[in-house]
Amino acid sequence: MPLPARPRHTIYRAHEALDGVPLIVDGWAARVIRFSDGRRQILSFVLPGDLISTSAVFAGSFGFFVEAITAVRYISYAREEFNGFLASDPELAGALLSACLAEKDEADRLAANLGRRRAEERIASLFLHLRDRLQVCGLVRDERFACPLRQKHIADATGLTPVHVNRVLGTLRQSGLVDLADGELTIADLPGLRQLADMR
Amino acid sequence: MPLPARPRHTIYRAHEALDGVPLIVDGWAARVIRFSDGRRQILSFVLPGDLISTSAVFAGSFGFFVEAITAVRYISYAREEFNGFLASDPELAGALLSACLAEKDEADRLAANLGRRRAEERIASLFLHLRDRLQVCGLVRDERFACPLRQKHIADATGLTPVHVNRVLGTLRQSGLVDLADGELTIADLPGLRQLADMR
DNA sequence: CGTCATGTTGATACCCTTCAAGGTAAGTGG
DNA sequence: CCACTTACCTTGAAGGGTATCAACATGACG
Repeated sequence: MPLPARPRHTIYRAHEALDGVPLIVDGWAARVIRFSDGRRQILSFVLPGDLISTSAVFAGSFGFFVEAITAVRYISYAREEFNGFLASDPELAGALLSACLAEKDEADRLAANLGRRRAEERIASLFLHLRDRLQVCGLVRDERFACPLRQKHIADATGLTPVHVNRVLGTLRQSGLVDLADGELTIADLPGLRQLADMR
Repeated sequence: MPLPARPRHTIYRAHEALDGVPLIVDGWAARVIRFSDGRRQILSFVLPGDLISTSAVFAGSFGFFVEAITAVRYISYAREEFNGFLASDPELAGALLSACLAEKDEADRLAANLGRRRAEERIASLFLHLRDRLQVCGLVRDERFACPLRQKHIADATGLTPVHVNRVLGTLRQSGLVDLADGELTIADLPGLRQLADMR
């Protein structure tokens, strides 16, 4: 039976003891690092079906907070239970391993994005990353998908201010690349957006 | 028998097939992401005794380049050989696991640093991180240690320009916090530096 | 109906980049 | 031994990208 969380509420506080392996069943969440002065950095968005982090299988706590973006339902597998799954399903171990490697790659890509790219590129990159993840689940139709992110979330994910995100979203819209409105993101020019975002 | 690499030379190119599990025996190296237009982001510095990345044990390639900073000697364990070690030493698996978790935490911390902190804080943070790693090896005496980094390396690690790194190093020196000169880094005011760098 | 979260826009400020120039030290080949 | 190069550090001036501050509009919601 999944646990519920309200939008904008904190699901997990950094360094708290983890009772199991948490997984988001429904809704969007974010992994976020908080500074004492209020600055925040979103490390990744956690989508339905995602483990919050593979680290939970081996570690007793996380170094980041987890916050609900939308209303969220999540479950936490007791570690023994999870190990039971692992033992019974030989493919699961492999999936867990590649998920862990993917998390590392993602973190590295994020660092490069934040360190070396400008606002437009970071935002384009974020949108394409979300698109690719949601496409796998069949949630993208006609290059449109439901995106519950507020401009504040985009700001915290890209290391920008909400005000500047607002302006950049405006220029992206005017350039005919993407449009984020009413909780729906529309990619109007996928090749153009890729060219803007691609870090080869 | 270790393989040698010259300073400033590329040891590994992103997405190249990995023949084994590489480990730096001697010298400093860096994991770096390169963009097509020449921008670079250093993901981490690899010190003597470090695996370049635990991912090598399970994956066939890396998503980043590896570059020698100083002269470097490294070895690459054949994967079977490494698995032999793993089977024979029960503690090694645990060490590998916690190294992997640490790598993930580090990547997250780096992202937060790059996304949300100013130049002074990023540089202070980098220096303290290096200090803590070298301290474990007993390479720090009197808050001084050998540091072969050029200002360009610091720039690529912190997402800044070498010119700005130069200016910030100047102010840090004048504030009596740290001094980097002649390949040696001196932390003159450890508490002060921590206060500047600490991200709670 | 007030309050809150959110989006929008303008004016101003600042952190950092870019461009440019020059200086030192080490290495190399004549 | 000297000219030349290369790598690196330093400093100044100017500009740009983004932040900050402020004000206002809108819709959701209790």
